[in-house]
Amino acid sequence: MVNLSKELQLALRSAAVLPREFYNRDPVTVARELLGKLLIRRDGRKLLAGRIVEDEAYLGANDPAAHGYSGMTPRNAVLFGPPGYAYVYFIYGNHYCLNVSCMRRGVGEGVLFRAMEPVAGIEAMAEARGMDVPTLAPKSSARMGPPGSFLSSAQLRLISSGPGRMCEALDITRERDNGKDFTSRTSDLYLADDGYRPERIVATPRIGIKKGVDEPLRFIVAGNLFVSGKRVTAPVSND
DNA sequence: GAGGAGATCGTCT
DNA sequence: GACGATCTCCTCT
Repeated sequence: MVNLSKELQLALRSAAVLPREFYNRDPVTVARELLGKLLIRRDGRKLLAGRIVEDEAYLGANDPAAHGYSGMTPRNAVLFGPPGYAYVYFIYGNHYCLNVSCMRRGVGEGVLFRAMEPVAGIEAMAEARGMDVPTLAPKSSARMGPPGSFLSSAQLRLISSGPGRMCEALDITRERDNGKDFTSRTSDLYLADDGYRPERIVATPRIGIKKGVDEPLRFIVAGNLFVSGKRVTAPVSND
């Protein structure tokens, strides 16, 4: 029998780490092109990975909804530094959210990761989310079929649909990950390109915010199960 | 399935 | 002291 898990780990290790230049562009372009890329967490010798299916661009000083809008503080300092670094913050007393810094130093631009589709290490992610993996994954089914096939689609969705959930699934915290370099393979948190391209990308207004809600700065992979919020039936744009 | 309310605590004013 | 780029649970339809 082919060891799918081993093949997957090898494929992840051969994916190209996104270079600094990728992030050295305006956040709208970065957000759109991040869809379909792999967010990879090194967990000891294993890799956990998810494909980005939803994100939002925040335009810094030009965007009232952005954390960088009111200037630099100790909390958001990473956004004001060079591109390609992780900005993690804690919110609502419960959740962490993950961003990556973009282009212009001193402006506070970035992209918020809102959802990913689990690709590798699904059991570990489900466990990190507090799901009862032993009962969900009896040995026989856990070893057969595609990754995560021991979970229903509704259960799978709960792993990483939403910024707080995906951070919990990958054990991302401010203490551990804020300021980490996404462009280094030696980092235990980085982004990579395995050549996958989403079929259709849709832009919608951002969600969960009160200011700057009109701009279509949220990008999703159309039809993907893991996109958070309500299902989109009428795309704002798809170019 | 949709909508509302509460939890919970770091950050900023 | 107020607010928040969220999530979960509960109720209602």
